[in-house]
Amino acid sequence: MSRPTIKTVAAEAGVSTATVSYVLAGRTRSNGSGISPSTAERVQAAAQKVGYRPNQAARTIRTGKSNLMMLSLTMLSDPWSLSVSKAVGAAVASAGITPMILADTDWRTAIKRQSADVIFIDAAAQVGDAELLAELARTSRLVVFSETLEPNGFDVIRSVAGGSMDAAMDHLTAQHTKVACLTSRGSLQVPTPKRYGAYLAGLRRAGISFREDYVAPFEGDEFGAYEAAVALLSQPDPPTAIFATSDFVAMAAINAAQRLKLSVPGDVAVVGVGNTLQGEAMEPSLSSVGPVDFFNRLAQFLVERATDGSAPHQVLEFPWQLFVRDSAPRTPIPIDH
Amino acid sequence: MSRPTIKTVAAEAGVSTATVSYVLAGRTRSNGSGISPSTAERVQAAAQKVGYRPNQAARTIRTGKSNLMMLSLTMLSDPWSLSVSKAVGAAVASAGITPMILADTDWRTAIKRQSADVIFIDAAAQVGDAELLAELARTSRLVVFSETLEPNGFDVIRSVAGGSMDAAMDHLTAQHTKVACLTSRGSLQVPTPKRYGAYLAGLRRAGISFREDYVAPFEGDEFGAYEAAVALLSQPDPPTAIFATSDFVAMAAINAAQRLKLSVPGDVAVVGVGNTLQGEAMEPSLSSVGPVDFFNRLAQFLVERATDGSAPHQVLEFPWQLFVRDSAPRTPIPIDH
DNA sequence: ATGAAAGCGCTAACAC
DNA sequence: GTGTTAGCGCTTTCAT
Repeated sequence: MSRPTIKTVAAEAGVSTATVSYVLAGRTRSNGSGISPSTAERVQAAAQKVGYRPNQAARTIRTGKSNLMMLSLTMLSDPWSLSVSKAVGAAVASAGITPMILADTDWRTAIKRQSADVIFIDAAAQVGDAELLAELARTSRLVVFSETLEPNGFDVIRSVAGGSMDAAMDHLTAQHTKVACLTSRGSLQVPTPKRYGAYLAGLRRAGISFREDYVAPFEGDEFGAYEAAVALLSQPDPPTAIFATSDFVAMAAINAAQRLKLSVPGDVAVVGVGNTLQGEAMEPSLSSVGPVDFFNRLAQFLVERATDGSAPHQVLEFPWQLFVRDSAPRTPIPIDH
Repeated sequence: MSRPTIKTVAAEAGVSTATVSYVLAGRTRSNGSGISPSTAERVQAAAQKVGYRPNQAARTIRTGKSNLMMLSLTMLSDPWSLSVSKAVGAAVASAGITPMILADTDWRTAIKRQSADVIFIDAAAQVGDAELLAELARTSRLVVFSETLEPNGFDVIRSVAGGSMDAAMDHLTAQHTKVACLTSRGSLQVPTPKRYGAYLAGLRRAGISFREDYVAPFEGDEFGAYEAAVALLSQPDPPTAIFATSDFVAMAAINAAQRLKLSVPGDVAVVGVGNTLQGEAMEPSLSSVGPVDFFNRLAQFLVERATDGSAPHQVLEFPWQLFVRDSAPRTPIPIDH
């Protein structure tokens, strides 16, 4: 037994497919004065009876609207991603939009399989992405989070780190000389690794010489970061401060420290990047650089873009600042005992 | 300028739409001996030139296949959900399927907006879900995680907790008399709260009398759990052991304890439910009850269901056991100092 | 080796 | 007030 269509419903109710379509759209007909209540009722009953559910693909092909928002999140376990998802979930509630997450996938290939009214891409760092995105933007509305890309048929969300990462490094070097950097191996390979660059610059400003063994690149996700942090902190002359290039990386570092019975921030201070809720809520609360009220504003923007007909492609900037919390406090604290 | 279609490509290449379709499908034609290499090349070039990208909705309406797998995950920040996502991501890689996550949404409404070849639903506890699911199963392949539902046109994944939760409680009551339960308020309201039930039964077996103030129901997500745990542990006569009804709840409890400068397991022992990777990797590693190798087997099953033509609706059972780790070890350990 | 054409389920002009 | 009908972009059978 195959799936019922409007045809099935129409036959059951003894009306045309057009009538069914109108009734089910809950819309009063554009010209004329509409469907008679009795007909409407009959159609509803018929739909109910045959168990009709609209075919989204057909509706999409006809209207060009899918009512879908796609969120491409490259590291779902990153609290940053979870914060995006949560904020979007709250924001779409009343807009009739369904948010779907494309997780840990290469959006470049996956996006061809599924379109949406608005697509958010959380990281587009590869060379050549610019053209692909411009291309994609012709068919879907695109919102890209990127520090380097310029809007080109799509919108760009941008962090304006400004001096905040320098402030974070200065904050660490004020009290420490053994400052390490924990970062994903991939991020070291992009042309201008901004966060890693800030680390190097911070050392230079403080007159601290670079140590190869204080750079800990990790592979993959939080597990990889955790392993790398354990290795970093287990070496003979471990660092007393860690600049982690993301909040989830920082959280992994703190977990690693605690595993090694090291006190945070007593034995090792940690600063992250992202200023996520999860970082703020953890114990010790995470010092981090990041934007204020980022997630809600992003979600709001995405909903507008999904709804809006207009498409003024713009740059939305979020200035960053350093949030000093317990994992790397203003003044040194004595080691717990 | 509107999006190019096969028509555009056909015109550009000077062939028919049928030829374009065949070339782009990379398929040799069923009857006859196929497309000539020169034509194929011309079509490819034309497609490239006009920037053609197939319209998935149109393809889906025609073929009935979307190559989409939908994962409805009610609490995305739960490591359980992340583990599902990760395992699925690895499993679909070669199958040409795109997994999309429906996060923290009510699948009952959202599912009507988007169909998929296979839909996984991680929790269907409401009364009346059975009919809705049976109904949905007529159009999409459905896989439901449920302890109570019986397969009815859809597959059921089931945890067989067996005596494992009793074992967990006995494990706690062997060393503790002040055993609390941290659980979501919602789960207390279902007819038979299995995990909470195991808590109560465990107390009874150990001859420990029930204390109202040792039941800490929380609202929402890990933040709610964290707050509830702080309150639970801050009271005048705090518990020395916590039975948390999910791994993420247990992790929140451990964070709360650490915030309050309590040692885990020295001051308070914690057991979770789910046996997630994240729980295993945290510090202290989380004692938990759950299945073995659950996530990979689930992912494998989902891929099979997305690919398979056959639809033998079955129950897949995962026996649980207690995994004793550091957060509630076999033998008591002295408090750190 | 290639093209013509039907039709998937749905919506929206337009006709009655 | 309701029905007819033309497609949306694509795949696939059947002719040529």
